[in-house]
This record gives sequence, structure tokens and C-alpha cells, in this order.
Amino acid sequence: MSHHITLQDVANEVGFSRGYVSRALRSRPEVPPETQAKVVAAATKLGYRPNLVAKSLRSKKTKTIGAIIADIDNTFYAAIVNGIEDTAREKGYSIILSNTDEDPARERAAVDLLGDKRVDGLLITPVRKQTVELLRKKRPGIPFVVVARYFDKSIFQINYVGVDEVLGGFLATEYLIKKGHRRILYVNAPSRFLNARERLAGYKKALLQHQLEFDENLIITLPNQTMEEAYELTKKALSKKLDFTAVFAYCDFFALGAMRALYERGFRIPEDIAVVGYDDIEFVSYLQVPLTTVHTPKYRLGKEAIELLVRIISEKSPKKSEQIIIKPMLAIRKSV
Amino acid sequence: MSHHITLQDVANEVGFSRGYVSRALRSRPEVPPETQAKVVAAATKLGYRPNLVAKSLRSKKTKTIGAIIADIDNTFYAAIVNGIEDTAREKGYSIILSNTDEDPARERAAVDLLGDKRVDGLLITPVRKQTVELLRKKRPGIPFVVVARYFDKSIFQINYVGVDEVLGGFLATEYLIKKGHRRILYVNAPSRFLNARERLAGYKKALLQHQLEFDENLIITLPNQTMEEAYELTKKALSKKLDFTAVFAYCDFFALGAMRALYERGFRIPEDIAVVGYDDIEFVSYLQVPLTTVHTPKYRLGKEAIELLVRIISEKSPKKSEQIIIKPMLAIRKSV
DNA sequence: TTGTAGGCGTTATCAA
DNA sequence: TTGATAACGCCTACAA
Repeated sequence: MSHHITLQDVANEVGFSRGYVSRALRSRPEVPPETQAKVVAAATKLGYRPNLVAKSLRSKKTKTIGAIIADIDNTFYAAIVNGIEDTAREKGYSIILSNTDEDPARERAAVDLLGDKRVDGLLITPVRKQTVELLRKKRPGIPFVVVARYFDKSIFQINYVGVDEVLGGFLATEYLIKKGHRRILYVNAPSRFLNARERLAGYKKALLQHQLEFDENLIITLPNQTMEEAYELTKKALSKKLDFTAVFAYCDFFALGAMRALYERGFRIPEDIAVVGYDDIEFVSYLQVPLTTVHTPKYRLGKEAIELLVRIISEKSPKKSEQIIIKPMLAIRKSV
Repeated sequence: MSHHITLQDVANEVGFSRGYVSRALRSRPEVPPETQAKVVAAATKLGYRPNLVAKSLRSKKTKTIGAIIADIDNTFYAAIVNGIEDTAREKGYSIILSNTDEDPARERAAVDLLGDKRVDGLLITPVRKQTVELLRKKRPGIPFVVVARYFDKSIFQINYVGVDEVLGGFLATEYLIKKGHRRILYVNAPSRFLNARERLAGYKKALLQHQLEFDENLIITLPNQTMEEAYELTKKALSKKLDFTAVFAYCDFFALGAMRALYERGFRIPEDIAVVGYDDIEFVSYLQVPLTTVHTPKYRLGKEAIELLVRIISEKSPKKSEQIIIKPMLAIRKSV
């Protein structure tokens, strides 16, 4: 790497001191316009570029936020990251992206590394609760915001941006009920996620409100959360003669897997079996049977999370934690 | 932010000097095991964590790579980023993610900012050729690798990791021809992308090899590269009675838009009109009619790009540029 | 209006 | 085996 031009080089060129050149380049009021122009000209001529590493060391601010994301390959999280990156840039922050691929060890390593890199704050879609606790205990001083997923009611003690999941589950289920469905298969994520428990709560709430009985056999859980698993377990459910006329899926990917199983068994959607998804990822409106699904505002999730985090970073004294819960809407298409 | 523990604090605790503590913590051979253990114990007790910003200033290495990505929201790029992040982490680098959203101004700004942050290298899926030239001229010293897209033959002067696009276009077209198709609509991206021109070259090559005539009317171009546009322009093409029996799409998203148009007009896939996509993004194998498409190794693209970049970074003297061209394969499913 | 000096936290060099 | 010193590039008191 060729030698980097520093303030000293510019100072030598114009005959001022380092410190004064620094002030000139930052347009401080005490520097008269002509002097400032001269300094800027010299800096440009020499190709001076500020060293933000040095600036960070000095200012104790890196203007960088760490984003610890569970699965960047998943379009749901990619959309959140889009909101994160966009908003962070607007606010003057860069994003260091850490993908954990749902691995707790990688998550812990990311917290350590980003802490050592002295990020100004952290956004996280946590894999497990312990990481968040670790973050609080071993890294006090790093402000952080949890996004999109959590594990239990202790979210009320942390900064959190998420979706009203009970409402989401309720909207989907009630819509199916109103369309005449009585037995609805719910293809859920593991219950260690609060999201999964809350959507199920919404499902139950809708049943209750319409005086329908809850049948535990209609709830199936995917330990590995894959499309493949959704396909397999839906096939299995079909074999069990559970007699359902609709499927509500925890996410659109599960819906896709379930739909494949339905098609394979010769069912038509929605004539024979209706399907509702969750998340509204980009392409599901382009399916042959466009998917009815709970729309979650992914970009906005990322945006609000950054805005909250930046607010926290710039507070002098720590305030009490804040939760931002966004209400989802049902995107009604053709699969019901 | 509470006070960070520094080497000085650990030094005070154990009674050695800063410098010696630094050496002890890095297990330098001159430090005897017991001393080292004592120092480590004290560091742990105090909760010492190295300040990587200071280390970067001192070493002139940030162990950080900037990734300038055209559209993180697009699952194609998200998959590349997955490969990038994974491999970078393995090699000891962090990734600062910059999303340009196909905006040249944002791209230029990203180059500047990342340069000022003193990243050790840059990966870029460029929006326009000028940015790459700018990078070379105004930021010599920053090693960079271009990934997945480029504009003309000058890729042979830069470090590039991409796919053999001519082969991709050829494979798709030849497969259709072998299935008996004679008139194939090609839904292409704008020709300023080398990718678009090369896939078209592959398309033509296949026609030529099978003594089929090239009809310019069968080539349609999407200026804005959206699914919506693919839908609209395919509808338009259908109205023109171009008499095609197959569609080859520049990417799976275009294929989705085209399929929607086909379905809307009552065509069955593949019985009436066959469709081949490009990229093989995750979910297309889960469509009701699983899509036959050119599989591009997205994760590997990111992985190879990082490996090449890291190699360049660690070279003392600049070597001549390198191009890594990966051969795509056809993923044969049900849409042909 | 301009300069001087010190320090942010780390590490390499030289000396003891 | 250990310490002192200087330097990475920047910014800001304080002084002139």
C-alpha cells in the first residue's frame, strides 16, 4: 500500500501546523475563508483523505453499528438488513454484518468481536436468550436493540422492535374461519421462540372468539425450520386424516413446503384446501396461486430498530428500555 | 459508556509495564508461562478487552473488508453475501456492508467512505463501469475484486469472479431446442451489462449450432429489471403474435413475471409454453411447476471472491489480475 | 489567527 | 525477563 497522505503532509505543503489544518478542513469558524480554501486546495491536490481509524481512536466513536443476523440468506432477514443499512447510512453509520446461521457459538463470537471493534451499538436477531443476557452482563456500555424475534416476556426489559405476533396469528386464523374453515392445520416453528408461541396464541384466540374447539393434533412443529420439513410433515399430517380444510403456516417458506405436499396429493388450492402464510416475502404474490399471507413490514422493522438504536446511542444517560411493536396486516390474495 | 479497561489498567494491577502486558497477552515467547498466566488472570478479572481500533491504527490493518452490493434485498445477492461473510469470517475478516440499490452516487460514496475507514480490501458488484475505474485511479492501494457482473472485456484487466455467462445462455437455449422448441422468447436485462450480452451470445450460439434462424423480435429487454416489467412486457409480446413456444428469462425473477403473464392468458407450463430461468434462487424448486433454470453457484461466487481478495491483500508485490470464471449447470425441473 | 503539546490504546524497538 | 520510548493520525485544550 502506497503511503497515505496525512494532515502533516498537508500542513507541510501549506506551511501551517497539523492542528490548524485539521480545523481548516473541518470548516471551523476561527479559520478565515481564504486560508480554508488554500488548505482545502492543497488537501485535494495531494489527495488527502481523513483516516477514520485515527479519528475513531481519538473520538471513541466508530460510527459503526454491528448487525448480528440469524440468516442473511433468508429473504426475510435480507429485507430487514436492507432497512438497517439504508437507515444507518442516512444517520451516518456503517454496518458490520455478522451472520450467525442460527449458531449460538457464532453469535457469541460475533458479540465479542464487534465489542472489541468498538462498534457504537448492536442490532441483533438473537438465536438464544443467553446471548442477550451475556451482552447485557459482559458488555454493559454497548447499547443494543433486539429485532424481530424473542423468547419470553423479558423483552419488556430490553430494547425491542418487533411485530404484534398475537395479532398476526389472529388475523390469519380469523380470516380462514370467516371463510368457513373449522379445522385449520397450523404449521409452527419451535416453541422456544416467543414469536411461535404468540402466533399460536393468536390462532387460539381466534378459535375461541368463534366458539371453535382447539385440537392439539392440528398443531405441528418444525424443529429445523426448513421448507423441506414443512413439506414432509404436511404430507404426514395429510396421511393422518386430520380432516383439516385449511393450513396456516408460520412463515411463507413453510407455506411453500406445505403447498407442495398438497399439490402432490392432488389437492387444489384454495378449492380443496386453503393456505395462509406469514411474512409476505417478495415473490409470493407471483405464485401461480398468489399467496394470502400476513404482511410483516420488514424494511420498517430494520428502519425503526436503527432509529431506536441511534437514539439510545446519543442519549447521555441511559433511559429505560423501549419496545416498538408494529401491527401486521393481512395481504389477501388467492390462496384462501 | 463506562470506562474501558486498557493495557495500562492491567499493567497497574499486576505491576508490569503496558508493553510487557501486551506481550504477555499475546503469548510472546520471551514471557515465562507463570508471568503470562498471572497477566491473563488479571486481564480476565478486570474484564480487559483489546481495543481493535487502536490496534488497527498501529498496525495499519483493519481486518475489515468492504462489500459494495447492488441490491441486498435481492435473494441472489443475499446468497452471495452469505458466501462472502462466511468465508471472510473464516479468514479473520469482518464485512462492512454497503448497499447501493443500483445508485451510482451511493456507490461512489461507499467507495469513499470505506476507503476512509481504511478497509483492507473491497468487493464490489458494480452498478457502472466508471466506479471501478474511479476505484483504480483514485484509490490505488485498495485491493479489490469485482463479483458477478461486469460491463465489457476490460474485466481481463481487473480481478473478477463470475460465471461463464455465454455457457449459461447456451445451456438454457440448447435444452429448449432439444425439446423441440424453434422460437424462443428471450427476456433480457439491459445490454449495458456484459452478463446480458453474453447470455444473449449463448442464446445465439445455440441457435446457430442447430441451424435455427435468429429473430430479433424475440428478444425483449427490461430497462428497469423488475418482475413487474417482465410481466408487462411478456404480456405485450404475447399480444404481438410472435408465435414463440418457449421463454428463456435472464433471471428467475423475470421468469416469475413472465409465468404470471402466461398463466393469465391461459397458457399451461410446460404443455403450451416452456420456461427456463436463470440463477436458481432458493424457492423456484418449490413452485407448483418447479422451474427449470440455470444454476449459478452464488455462495461459491462470494467465497471465491473473498479467497481471491485475501490472497491479493497478503501479497507483498502486486501481481497481475486474475479472473475466476465458474461454469454454471442446468437445473432440470418441470417447466420445460 | 495560529502553534504547541498531549493523549486516544496499541505495539515495536532498543536498552537495561 | 522487563521497561522506557516513540509512533500510528487525529483532535482539542491551552497558549501565544
